[in-house]
Formats: sequence, C-alpha cells, structure tokens
Amino acid sequence: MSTTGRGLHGRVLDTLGPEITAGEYPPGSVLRTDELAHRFDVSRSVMREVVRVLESMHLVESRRRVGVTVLPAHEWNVYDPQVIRWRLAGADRPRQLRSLTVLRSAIEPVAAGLAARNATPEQCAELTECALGMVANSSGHRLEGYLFHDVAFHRVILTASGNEMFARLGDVVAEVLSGRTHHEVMFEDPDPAAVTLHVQLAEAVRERDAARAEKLTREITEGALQELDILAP
Amino acid sequence: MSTTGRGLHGRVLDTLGPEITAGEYPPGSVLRTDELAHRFDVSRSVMREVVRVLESMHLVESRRRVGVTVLPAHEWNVYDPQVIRWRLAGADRPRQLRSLTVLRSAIEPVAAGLAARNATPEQCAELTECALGMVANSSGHRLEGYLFHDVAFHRVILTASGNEMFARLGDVVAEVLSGRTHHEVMFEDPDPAAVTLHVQLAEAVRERDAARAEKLTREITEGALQELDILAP
DNA sequence: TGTGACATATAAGTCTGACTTTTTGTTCCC
DNA sequence: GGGAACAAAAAGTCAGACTTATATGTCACA
Repeated sequence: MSTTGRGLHGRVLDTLGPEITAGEYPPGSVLRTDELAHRFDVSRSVMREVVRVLESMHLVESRRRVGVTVLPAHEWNVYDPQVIRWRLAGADRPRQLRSLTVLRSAIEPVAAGLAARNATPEQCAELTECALGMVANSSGHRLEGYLFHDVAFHRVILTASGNEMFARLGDVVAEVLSGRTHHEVMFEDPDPAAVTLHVQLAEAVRERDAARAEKLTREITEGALQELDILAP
Repeated sequence: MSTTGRGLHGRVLDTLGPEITAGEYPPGSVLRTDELAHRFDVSRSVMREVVRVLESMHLVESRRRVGVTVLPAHEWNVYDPQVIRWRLAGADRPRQLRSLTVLRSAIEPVAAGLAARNATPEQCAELTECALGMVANSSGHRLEGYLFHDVAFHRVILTASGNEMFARLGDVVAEVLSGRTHHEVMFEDPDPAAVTLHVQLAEAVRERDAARAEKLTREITEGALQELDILAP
C-alpha cells in the first residue's frame, strides 16, 4: 500500500511522517537527527535522508545549531500524495476527507467540461464501459466491483480533461471514493440516482456537450458533499 | 527567490531539478549517483540526499543495480511548489501557466463562495482594503502596486474559504499573477472591468452573498483564461 | 544598568572509505 | 533451448572524523 515501502529509509519515513502529520509533535517542536537515528536504530546517513525528504514536504525545517523543527500545518505540502495518505490514515481522517471532497467539487465539474471537448474516442468508449460496469454492480452488494468502475470512471474524466493538474488528482479521488466504501458510509447499495448521473455524464461527454457534462458532474459532487453533511452551495 | 537556497545540497537540487523538469533527460534515462556526485563535485552523501528528494517528488526512481531512472512527466508531483517554480522558470512556462490558470478557474469561484460564508470580519476588512488598493493603483502605470494588492486579495479569498487545500494554492496564484505582470501580457494599465469585479467581490463576501461571490469570481477567472487565449466554458 | 563585541558550545553539514544487498545479465551445463 | 549457478554493478548502509554556522552566554566598557 505504501509507496516508499522498500528500503530502510522508507520504513523510517513511514513511521515518522505519520507521527508528524498526526500532530504528535506540536509546531515548533525540535527533533535532533542523532536522537532520531538512535531511536530508529539507523545510521545518521539514513536519518539525514529522511529529514531531507520531510523538509521537501515542508513538514519540518532543519537549521544548524538548532535541530529539526516541526512546521505548523499550514506550511505543509498538503497536495503531496504521501502526505495525503499519511493524513488519511491518521486521526484527522474525517477533516482531510472533507477538504478533499470540497476540492473534488471544485475540480471535477470543470474537468468534465474540458473532457467533453478533448476526450478521444477511446476515452469516450472507456467512459461508457465504466458506466456500464457501475450499472452492472449497482445492486446485490457488489460494492467492490462498483468501486472499481467508479474510480476508473473518474480517473478517465480527469485524464481526458487534458489538464495535467487535474489528471494528477486521479489518485486523490480514488482514495476518497475508496475511503467512502471501506470506512465511511455506504453499507448498502449505491444510490441509483448517482448511477444514472454517471451514465448520463458518459453520454454527455460522448456527445461533446460540455455544459451538460459540467452540470451533471456538479450534481454528482454535490451528492458526495451531502454524504459528508457539507452544505451545498 | 529559491526556497532551498542554502546548503550544498540545495544548490545541487536547484540545478538538477530544473534540468529534469525541463525534459533534458527523456523519461527512462538512467543517471548514476556516483557520476552525478563527480559532476557536481560533491560527496556521495550529499548526492544521495538530492536523489531522495527528487524521488519524493516522483521525478526519478532509484533502483539497485540499475541507477536513478527519470520518470515520465505524468508521474511528477506537479503540485509541489518547488516543481511548479522549476517548470515556470523553464522552457514550458507557457504550458504550465495555462494549466495553472485553468486550475484557478476551477478553484477560485468555489473558494469565493465558501469565503462568503466563512470569512471573519477581519478578512472582510482586508478584502475591501485590497480592493481599494487595486483601485488606487489601477491607472498611471502603477503595475507593481496593483499586483501587490491583487495577490493579497486572492490570497485572502483562498484563506478565508476555510479549506486548507484551497489556502495552499495562494502561492500558485501569486506566481501566476506575478508572471502575468512581469513576463506576459498587460503592458498597459489593468482592465477597469476587472478592477470593478474585485470591488464587487469584496462587497459580496462582506454581505455573505455566496452565489454572487462565486459568479463574480467566475467572471474574473474567465478574464484570465481569455488573456491566455483559452476558450471559456 | 544596558549594550556591544567576543568566545564557546552545539547540532547540522560534509567527506571518505569500507562493507552489504539486491538485481541483472551471462555463462555453463543438462 | 531452458534453467540454474555465478559474477558484476550500482544503490544501500554504516562508522567516524572533520567543518561550519549560529544561538547563547560572558565580560568589558560606556
């Protein structure tokens, strides 16, 4: 599951990173490289590499004669997939999930509009295929199958938008959708209305109807907001 | 200007990072840590730290017996502020600027809507102040003064939204606006219509009119899209 | 008593060299 | 021709010595 997985360096990172993003060290806390190296029983070389990576994520700041200072949360690179995963795995998962869902509600409608203009025939085909897959798994407690096609659907939309920044949010959306199925709500079959919206969206993109694609996606994401009790605009 | 600035490690990163994001090494290219260390005349320890950071940005992948492989652009962490800066400083600045402007057009209207609900009285005051600053600098070639207040204005909107993901895009928006003034278009005084929109937006937020705030922001960002000859939705 | 220059201790930063581990490509044998 | 054993290559890890920046305390002087 973890990206860093392999290597001594990655294992230390996967322990220390979540600790920091979980807020176990209040902002301004000072860590010392030597102490950390001793705690994790690794050499200073490895520990320094870990600190450098944390520094590039703006989770900490390393200064001579002072040590490694933990930065306040508003400095963090909250778009770093690694940071997102750590936070989703931690205590403020709910808050993180809300932020990301609001982000989705801003991005996806625009992405869908662009997809309606830019999608290749292949992407249109993929989209209808995914929508059909969702329909096929929309009843009978086939949650995993439904999720699979749902994730693929949104990924295609984001990619087909032709905007690299949107495309890169595919993983984030996947994480949110997957979280909804596995941890949060949705113990029953998915809302039939949502399924219909996806089918219609695939249709709108295929027919190059940007305005309709955007509107339909807005309805989809508003549904996602409501599931988390977030007021819709 | 550069965040990494200090340290031997930072200087190497500021050379190698831009080279990679500029596409000087085609995806799949293999670099060797030892060679790089020799080229930059630093020790392997320093070079390893640099590689680790590049790896955390998903610009490269390091594998035993193989070397440091450059990853294709669609793998890059394009939301990393460092990566954004490197790309904006490089050859595909225009493309990057377009991506970011489209991103703005998706994010900012939603952020403004949320700001209208969540902004504190202090933030409302800041907003009007910024808008007034824009008016005061909107004629007579006071481009720098205008830019300053414009950046501050959008930063307040994003922060006041109450969404950390939106707030974190303040730097990106600042970079885009600053780029527009310094490199791209806008040699003359700013469009009076845009100035008016900002004044009205500050008003709408102050009056808690979320729908109007969103609509006004959509007009602002559509203007930004048109400046770059991007079709509006 | 306040203030500035100076000394000192501290923790990160850097370098070197030796050793380990994983992986790939080759060779050799069946 | 296919599979197993082997060798080489590059990253990974470690330990220790040294350098550099800098926060902080000290002391003399005003």
